Amino acid sequence: MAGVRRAKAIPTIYDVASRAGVSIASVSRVLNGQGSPKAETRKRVLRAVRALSFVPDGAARALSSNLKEVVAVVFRRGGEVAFEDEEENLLFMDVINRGIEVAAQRRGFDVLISSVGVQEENVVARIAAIAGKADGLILHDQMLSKVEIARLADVVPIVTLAGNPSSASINVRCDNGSGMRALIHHLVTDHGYRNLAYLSGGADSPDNLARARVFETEAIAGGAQIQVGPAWQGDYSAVGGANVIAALLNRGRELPRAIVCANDQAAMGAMYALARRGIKVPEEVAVTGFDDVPVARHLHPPLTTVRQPIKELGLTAFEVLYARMGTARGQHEVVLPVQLIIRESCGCAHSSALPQASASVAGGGT
Amino acid sequence: MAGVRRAKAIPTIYDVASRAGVSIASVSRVLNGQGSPKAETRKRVLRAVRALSFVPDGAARALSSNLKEVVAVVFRRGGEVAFEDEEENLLFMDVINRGIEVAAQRRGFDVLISSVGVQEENVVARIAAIAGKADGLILHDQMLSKVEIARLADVVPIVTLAGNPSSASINVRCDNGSGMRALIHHLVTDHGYRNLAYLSGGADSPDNLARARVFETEAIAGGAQIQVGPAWQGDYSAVGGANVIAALLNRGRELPRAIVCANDQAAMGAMYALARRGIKVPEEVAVTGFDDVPVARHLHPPLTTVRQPIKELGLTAFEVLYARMGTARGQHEVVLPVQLIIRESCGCAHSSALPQASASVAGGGT
DNA sequence: GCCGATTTAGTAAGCGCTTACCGGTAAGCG
DNA sequence: CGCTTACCGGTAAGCGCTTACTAAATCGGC
Repeated sequence: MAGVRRAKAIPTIYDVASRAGVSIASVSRVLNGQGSPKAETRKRVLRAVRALSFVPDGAARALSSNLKEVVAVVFRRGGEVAFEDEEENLLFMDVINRGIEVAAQRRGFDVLISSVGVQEENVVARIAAIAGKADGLILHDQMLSKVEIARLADVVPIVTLAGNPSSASINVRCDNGSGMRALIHHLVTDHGYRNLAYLSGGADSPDNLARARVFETEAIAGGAQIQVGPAWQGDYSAVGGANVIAALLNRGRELPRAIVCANDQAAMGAMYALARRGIKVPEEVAVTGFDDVPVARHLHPPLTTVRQPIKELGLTAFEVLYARMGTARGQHEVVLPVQLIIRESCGCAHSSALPQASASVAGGGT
Repeated sequence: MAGVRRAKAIPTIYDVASRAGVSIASVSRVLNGQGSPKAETRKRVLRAVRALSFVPDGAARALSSNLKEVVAVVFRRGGEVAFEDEEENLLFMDVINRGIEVAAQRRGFDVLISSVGVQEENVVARIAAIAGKADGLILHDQMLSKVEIARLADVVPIVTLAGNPSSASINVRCDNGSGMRALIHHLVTDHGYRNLAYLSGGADSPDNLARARVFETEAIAGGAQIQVGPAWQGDYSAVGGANVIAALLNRGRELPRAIVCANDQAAMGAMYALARRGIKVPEEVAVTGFDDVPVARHLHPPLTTVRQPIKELGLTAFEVLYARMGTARGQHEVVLPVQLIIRESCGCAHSSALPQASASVAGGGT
């Protein structure tokens, strides 16, 4: 017996049974609504339960019923230092997690959250330990290699978010392709910009790759010039985005007419760097994001971006996982639709496409 | 055996033992670093573990060792309808939760997250179920009555956040008193405002009560007039804040020189309602918040507020709980310091007191 | 080379539940 | 009124681990 121990003994099902003068089986049946206990029995059990403040032990239940009613969610946590705006970086994930949580709730599941430090040593062991505590696993980011996922998938069903589909797991992502397509179309056709750059996100991110690919294809198809490459390599973060722009400016490079950022965070950074140099957005350079995080509409100018159904991503991840925990084997990838949100950073005058934008503050929840 | 079941049998410690040609006790010892297994034994066990992709079952472990290594966090979720800015409302809690999670990590614990719908029926049962899955419980908001907390505290140690201290639990909160004191001092002494109102938060929230009390005392001590009462009753939400202002304006009431809001959310709502009527902040009416949520600095004008060490609230909550899970019984309340953040909504010209404010975007983390 | 002191490893007893199985009692029916 | 059929509730067998206890093996030291 290792571990922290409690002083007072916690009542068990045996205590309840003896106090109610019935067997533990009856207690269990009353508590789980199995069988058809007589009213009298039920009453006595419930009275005893109440008297003892009995709460069935989840571990014992899980062990015995082979169901923990827990799904684990693992995601990557930023560096050790807590930057001032760190919270914003995590927003995206928090919203997804909330979605997972709400969906889980509906099925009587709870969510076990666990972040993994960027430079943690035995990530695989950590994740395995978490997997042991859950019935299913949802992985944000690219946290495990394909092989590792396959290994772990023998033990728990796995769903990845914005990862790569594999035969052992299911991937849930948004429709990067059509989002980027709509965005480029707006920039090239509606605004007539002829010179675009793609400020990329994490180099190994499938989302980033997909967005970059469509960016190139569409921009070129639209007859625009593009700037890509190492100089435009960001990392999805605001600092990363700001650094890219700052470096470019320092080297006296000419900026494109529009900068298409891999995500909103990077766009925020880019806009900040631009503002520092006195470069006007969108008059001189247009900037766009991807994701539509809540702050996006509060930026100056309000950010034109592609809205991902963030919460749905979470809801879907759970539902897909849940189905998989049963017997269902479906497809290995689920793609959710996105929506182009036109605000002002692209050069549009008013946030015409989003009538509720200005009312958003008061439209807040409870 | 109820529950969802997996197709392929998951390897157990017995499988590992027989494959390695040792007893299950040895496997357990190798895996947990107990005893002093011979190098040879250890090697064979580890080989078998790897070969089978063995992951020890958390439930069995927990049952046997009497330690789940899980803390549960319960908080209140908004209504069914997902408002556009719902995410922002949840931000505050998400940051706290992140703090809890980070602290938990350091102790080898994971965090079980569970939200409870506002109008859910048997909240107590839900929370009890969650408690059964964890070694300790952290409660946001006023989710349980004092009596209910006392009952549940027999089963798991409990820490409340911004709740009421009780003999059965520990409460963690920030120093509302000195925060409000500093704020009022700034408004009354530095700016010379002589007419203030307190736009209150949830009526039963201890934080709100404390803030209201100090608001009154300090404002009056400073020789200012105050407006309080039902007309100024908000609910911590943006909509609530906006409604209060709108109602006041509709009834043709004269607004005070400064509106001190119970939290940032309410301040956002108030500023929105004011803006709709064309009332200038801070020229005509100053507005202040409380919390310093990340968006606060992005508002127009940037919000003067009192910063709570949000993440530390979470860290502390966990640490206090952890100590309690051992034998330690300490005090029943922990109070964290706050900091006045002067930006522009109070009438100050520049965000002089917060030099890093304008750099915050680029200061974002990884 | 023999005996006690150490290690190392195996046996088995739970941890607190769920549930298959079965005996007993009450109800239904000819 | 005896017998079948239902219905309840109790007994006990695990679920997959950890670990106390004990047996076996190893090691010195004289």
